[in-house]
Amino acid sequence: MNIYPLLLPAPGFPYFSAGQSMVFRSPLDLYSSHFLLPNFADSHHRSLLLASSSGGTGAGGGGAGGTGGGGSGGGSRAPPEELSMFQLPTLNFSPEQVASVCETLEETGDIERLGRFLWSLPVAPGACEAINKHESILRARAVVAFHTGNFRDLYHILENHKFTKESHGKLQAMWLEAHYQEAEKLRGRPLGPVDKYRVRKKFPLPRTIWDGEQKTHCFKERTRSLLREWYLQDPYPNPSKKRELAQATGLTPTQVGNWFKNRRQRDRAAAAKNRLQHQAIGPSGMRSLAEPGCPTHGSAESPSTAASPTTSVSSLTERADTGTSILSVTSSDSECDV
DNA sequence: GTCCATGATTCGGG
DNA sequence: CCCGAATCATGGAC
Repeated sequence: MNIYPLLLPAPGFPYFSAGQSMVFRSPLDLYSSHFLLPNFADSHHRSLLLASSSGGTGAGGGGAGGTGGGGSGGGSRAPPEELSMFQLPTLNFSPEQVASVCETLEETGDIERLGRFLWSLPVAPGACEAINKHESILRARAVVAFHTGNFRDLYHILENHKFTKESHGKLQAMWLEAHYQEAEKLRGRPLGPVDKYRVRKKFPLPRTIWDGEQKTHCFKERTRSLLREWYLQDPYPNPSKKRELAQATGLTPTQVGNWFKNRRQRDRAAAAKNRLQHQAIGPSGMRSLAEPGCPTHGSAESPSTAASPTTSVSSLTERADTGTSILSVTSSDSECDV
C-alpha cells in the first residue's frame, strides 16, 4: 500500500517542526531559494516554475538536498539574522498565487521543489494566517511533511485543519501510511494485515479528513435472503441474472458476483471440512458438525428447511454435494442492516 | 487479544 | 471476461 514513496528526510530539514533541534539549511540552499523566488513574482510564475523544474538549469534544478517547509504552523522560527535574510524576497505574491504554485507542484509530483517553495514562504504572523487558509497550501505542507518523514508535522496539519472531501483520499492514505511506517519501525518488522488493522484502530482518522461515513460490513438481511434464494436455484448466475439481482437488491453487479463467489467458496470449504471430519470421526460422530465454529453458516438455503418463518431469516445449510444434510443456524446473518 | 463471519481483492488458469 | 483459491479488511463476540 505504499502509495507515496517516501523520500529520505533531507538533512537539516527545518520545517515548522516543534522547535527542538532546529538545523538550518546550508548557504547553498538559501541561495538557491532566493535565486528561484523572483521568478514567481510575476504572473507567469507557474510556467516559469515548471520550465525551470524540467530544465535543471541553474536555479531551477538547484537547491541541493535541502528541502524546506513553510515557516509556519508548528511554531519554530529561524533566528533573527536568518529571518531577515529570507524574508526579503518572499512577500511579492498573494496567497492565491502561492496556493496555485503548490497545486501545480503537487500535481507534477515534484515534492522536493514543493518543499523548497514552502520553506521560502514568509513566516510573519499575518502572512502565515493568510497562507494557512488555503487548503492547497496546507495539503502541500502535509504532502511534503509525509515525504520527508516529518510525521509529527503531518499529524499536526491533518488534525488541526478541516479539509474538503476532494483531499480526503490522499490525506487519509498519508495518515495511515505514516502510522504504519512508524509502527513498523518500532517493532522492526513488516506489519501484517492484523497489525495494520490494530494501527488503524489505535490511530483513527481525524474528522478533519474523514466525513464519518462507515464502510458497509454486511448487506441488509433482506438482500442476503434474496441472494440465498437465488443461490439455491442457481449458484452460477449469468450476467443478466446478476444484473437483475443487483437491481432487486440495490447492490452493484460486482457485489452480487462477489457474494456468489464467496458463497460458493465457503460452501466448498465447508464441504471439504465436512468430508474430512466425516472420515476422521466416522458416521456416528456427525453431530459435532452443527457446532459453532464449523463454517457452514449462510450457505445454500434448502426450500424444505426454510419453510418455517422463524428459520427463514437464519441460514440453513444443506450439504447436497456431500450427501449429508447439515443444518446450521447463524445469528450473525440478521445482525447487520446496511 | 483472539477468533469468527463476511464482503472485497488479488492472482493464476482457461 | 469468469472461475477458484488464497488472502485481506473489518466489525463483533468472547
